[in-house]
Amino acid sequence: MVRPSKFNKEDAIAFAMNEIWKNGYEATSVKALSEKLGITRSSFYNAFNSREALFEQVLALYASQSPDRAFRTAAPDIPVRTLLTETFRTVCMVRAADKDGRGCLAVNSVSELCNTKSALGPLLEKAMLGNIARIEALLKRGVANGEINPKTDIHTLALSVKTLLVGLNTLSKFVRSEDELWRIASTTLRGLDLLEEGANA
Amino acid sequence: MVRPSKFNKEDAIAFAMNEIWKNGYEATSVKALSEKLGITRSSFYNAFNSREALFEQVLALYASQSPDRAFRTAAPDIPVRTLLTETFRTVCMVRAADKDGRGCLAVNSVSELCNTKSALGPLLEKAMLGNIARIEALLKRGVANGEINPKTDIHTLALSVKTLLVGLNTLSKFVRSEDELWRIASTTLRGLDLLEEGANA
DNA sequence: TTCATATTGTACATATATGGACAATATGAA
DNA sequence: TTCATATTGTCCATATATGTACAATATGAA
Repeated sequence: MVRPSKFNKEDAIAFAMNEIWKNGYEATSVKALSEKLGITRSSFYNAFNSREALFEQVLALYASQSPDRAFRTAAPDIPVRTLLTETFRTVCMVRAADKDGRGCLAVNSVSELCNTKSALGPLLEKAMLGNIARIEALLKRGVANGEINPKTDIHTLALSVKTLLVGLNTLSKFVRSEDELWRIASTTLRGLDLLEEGANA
Repeated sequence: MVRPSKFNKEDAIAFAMNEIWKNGYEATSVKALSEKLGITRSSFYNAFNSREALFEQVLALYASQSPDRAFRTAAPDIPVRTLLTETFRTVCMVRAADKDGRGCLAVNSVSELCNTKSALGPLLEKAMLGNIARIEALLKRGVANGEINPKTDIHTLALSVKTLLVGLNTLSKFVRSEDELWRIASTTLRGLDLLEEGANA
């Protein structure tokens, strides 16, 4: 009925995600992206409208597969300290295993684009505030469960956890040892009384 | 004896610092910079050789005036917890006071450029590792002074402090309240047993 | 007043940037 | 076989990118 597309849109988004992840948003041009995808810029614009609109889809894909996605998707019966500890463990593992040392696409993009001229700033800010809200909801569940002292300032604690996560992702660009990353994470989590002490600690 | 320069090089570096700080390295072109400085690109290249070479000077200037410079410059007789607490207090104040919410130029640049094609990656990595080494030296002084438990894993603690600093700088791009930033910093520092409890806590 | 010299202005070279316009094309359904 | 239609290919438009080449210029010292 219509002329078929020469490329797969989802694959292209995944490819673009890896390009932006590796080299940053500003360094990833539509021209270079189109050439690497083997399509014309014409097809690119037809499919994605603009580089910014593509980024929105890239960010959504990234969020769905980032190592801290468990904060959103974990079953509500898993103990809070277990979830936090395992998630940070996974983050350390994944970041150290990335041979390119790209860190976190979202964090990199926040640093590059938030509060600049870019129209993507608000999108990224919203994503970050959403992450914090999810961590906060998780900690509130911990209070409701009796896992966490009800006197705790949960908002501040959630911000502190997010700060650790963001800092850890950034450090993973130049601290390449999983062991060192995990020592940072476990030390800080323990200080926040959020570490599940056990085989991992 | 020679034709005088139309512009002041130090002022130009300071101006470039603020442009890169606000919009990022890749988004700051030689053309735009030269036009804003009221000079030709010819003069720019004559004075700075390349955009990358300019960035090196920008980073040095930034380091000399960043709110955590005290880790390098503080007198050796100031107690370690006092220095850490006051420095983080200053960081929170300075970041919240920045109406543009630019965060930290060095952290932003690390996120944007480390492990990309950019030749500036190694320079930034070196700067970060230098910062960590200075924090580690500070903590070792604390051990030598008897301020810090000698059983402490000082390397990990230094990495944790740096992680907090980097995370805090990044969060300051979208958490704009000094009070919230300080709650993050003080909570995490206290967890690391590095907070000087007092009027500020 | 000449001179040495760094800075400046202008042109060159080449490449890339985003996006729009629009005709040619490939497909399956009618 | 015709037809509707989204995709594609090509051209257009305009702007910007980094850097180089080299002659013109402005200055103070000799």
